[in-house]
Amino acid sequence: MTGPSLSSQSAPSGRPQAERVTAALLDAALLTLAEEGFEAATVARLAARARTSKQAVYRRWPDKTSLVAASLRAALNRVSPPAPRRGNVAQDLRLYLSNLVEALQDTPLGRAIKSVSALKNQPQLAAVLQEAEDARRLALRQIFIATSFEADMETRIDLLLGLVYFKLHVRDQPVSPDDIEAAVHLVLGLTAPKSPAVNPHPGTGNTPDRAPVPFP
Amino acid sequence: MTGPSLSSQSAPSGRPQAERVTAALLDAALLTLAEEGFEAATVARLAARARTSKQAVYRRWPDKTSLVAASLRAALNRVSPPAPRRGNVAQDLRLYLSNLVEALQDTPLGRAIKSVSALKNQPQLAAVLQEAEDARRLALRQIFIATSFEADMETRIDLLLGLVYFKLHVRDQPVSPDDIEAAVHLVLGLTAPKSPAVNPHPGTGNTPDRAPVPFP
DNA sequence: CAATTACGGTACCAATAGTAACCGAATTTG
DNA sequence: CAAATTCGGTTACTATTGGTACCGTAATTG
Repeated sequence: MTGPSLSSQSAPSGRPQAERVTAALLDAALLTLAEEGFEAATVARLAARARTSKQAVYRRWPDKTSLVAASLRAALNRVSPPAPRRGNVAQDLRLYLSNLVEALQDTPLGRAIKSVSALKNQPQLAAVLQEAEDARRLALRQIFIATSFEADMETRIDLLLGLVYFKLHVRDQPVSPDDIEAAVHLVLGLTAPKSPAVNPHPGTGNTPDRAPVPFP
Repeated sequence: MTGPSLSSQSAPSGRPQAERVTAALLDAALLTLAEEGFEAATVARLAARARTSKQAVYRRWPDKTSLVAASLRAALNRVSPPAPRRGNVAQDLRLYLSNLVEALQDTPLGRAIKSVSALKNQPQLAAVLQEAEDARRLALRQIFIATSFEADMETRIDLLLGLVYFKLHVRDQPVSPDDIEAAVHLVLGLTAPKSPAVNPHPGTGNTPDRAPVPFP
């Protein structure tokens, strides 16, 4: 889409863009986002960090947001290969979620995404995040489909991805292997290893006068 | 904390601040945030919308972010009363989550929160969102505590709040009563009403050669 | 060589957060 | 009532930043 070269035709005459400069700008953007947040990522600073000029930015992207989006996209395309299907749903989910958490937690990419994750006003950023989200959904569907857990599949996916997003981006806390284990167990409706058998109706069981529930 | 009046002492001499102006500014901030996003909420525009001046803003708050945080706090303190405890966990959760979704979905408060939900760099904003989050957690703990669902309570809470947050703020989709129903059933480990009995190990069941799982 | 385009640098413009100065009016204290 | 004080609204100012324009130089095509 964004790429100028459609394979065919001759090279445009004139000095070609230096790939080194492009890469340095993408890198500077990702690292600055991760280390200092979106606010600190001014065009001048990104250019300086990449040891180039503002003009080099605007020759490649129409605006700052597009550069930021491109840096996220590049980093997303660099992350580790997909989790292999092993045939067991619980195992597949554990593996996929572990990989996902590993890619988003305590990595420049993860911090960068966190720093822009609510700037949905910027279509460029919204699009990148949407693409990544769609890919994760698709992956999880492939794990669930044609298994006995297909019922409420979309809700199960929302619960799992929501957990990761919530803990990492809202609560600013790490997602531990135990968290993943517990979530997978609950979402698959397996009897939790350490919890007693569930009791659908624990009686009106019984609320001693407790303080009113705060809201929201 | 922020309030100047600590009950005691005499009133400061001189003309008092007009409550009407303060309210108009808080209102203008919330509505502008909701309707046009954080980017569009310039101090000049907020002041104009409140039919007052920039100076009126800076007499009340040290900076723009503090005004925005105050407007969110005020709106959060205005929302409907807590969901009453009814003694049945599933019922309590449904009710609490319905109220939460109603307060955050298709309301100015909800849209305003969405527009600032990733500006964690601003301590003022992070604090308000954190307070709201803590209150919700506390409420859900009061529903779970002393029931047979206490095991993995924190993960169950993360799953439920994560689902709401994820659908509303990440996927930009509404949370329907059916969504809540399905989530509560899954998180409580109840047999889903429309799904067949869960099968903990659906065999290696069986992955026909499918495309590799995309990631992340 | 001539044409073209990138490179890095500087200068510039428009918008915005925040500050300062002003003056009339309101309110409290004495 | 008089003095002191603070508010209310207006205008002007500074500093920062996104984005544009122009410069002389370097690299590439023909």
